[in-house]
Amino acid sequence: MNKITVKDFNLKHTLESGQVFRFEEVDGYYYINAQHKLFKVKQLGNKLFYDGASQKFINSYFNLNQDLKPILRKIVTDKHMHKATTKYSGLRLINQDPWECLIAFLCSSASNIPKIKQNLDLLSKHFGQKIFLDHIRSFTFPRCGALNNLEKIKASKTGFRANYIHQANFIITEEFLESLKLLPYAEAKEQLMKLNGIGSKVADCVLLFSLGFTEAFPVDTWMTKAMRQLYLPDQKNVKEQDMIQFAQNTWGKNAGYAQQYLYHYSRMNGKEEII
DNA sequence: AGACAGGGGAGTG
DNA sequence: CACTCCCCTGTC
Repeated sequence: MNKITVKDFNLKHTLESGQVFRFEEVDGYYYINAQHKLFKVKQLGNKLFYDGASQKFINSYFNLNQDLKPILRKIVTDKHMHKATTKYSGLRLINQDPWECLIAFLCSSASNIPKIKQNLDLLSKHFGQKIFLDHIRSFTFPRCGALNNLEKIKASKTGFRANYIHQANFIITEEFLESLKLLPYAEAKEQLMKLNGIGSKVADCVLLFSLGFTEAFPVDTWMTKAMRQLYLPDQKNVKEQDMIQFAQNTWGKNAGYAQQYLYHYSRMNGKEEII
């Protein structure tokens, strides 16, 4: 078993904060499906045990080489952010594969986490390749271009999102996604939103979780509730753009990190996990 | 059992 | 802008 020492990292908070979907907990390990790998990770204190991937991959995937302290200093602007970052200390943004991330969040519209996970697992079963680790069997996520059968996409229970996925598969290339990294945030977002099924929220998820745009601030119904309650209580009919503006004015390039903590904090609020 | 909302977006007017 | 529908699933 491989082992590394980590700092300012909490595996559980990182995985369970809604940024990734294809993982499951078995025998104390998280088995994670990502980037054509099936690997497992377990955290004990500041030690991370892993298998099925290289150390280089683990470091890159969990963003472990980035110093979290300066980011936290910038996003703790009030008592709410203080609470969220204290309670979920060690939560990091994961570096996802852009293509996998885009399909995942195309599936996410008007849906929920268990169903998104089901969609991704079925798509992998229909289009991916078999993969093993220990006694766990799984399928890799299909590469860009491989989602070439509308009926199978529909059979993956994707509903009205099937056409979006099918179109994206033929329009998008790896090169296109990589090229977005070089653009300013607003232009990259504009490019993504030209695609069917990708609006402001989904675009921001892809930008934040897979393309390195840490200023992206995805606003879903949870974030709307949280922002209205915590920051914009007196304004009625607060628009998505208002919330994005507020976030980027307040937290700048770290708005995405603020979002991830706030999102997890507000979603966990009231339904604390039983330890 | 049947209605309804659930981590949006597109198409209308 | 405001409104409706899109498909599927779990829940009440």
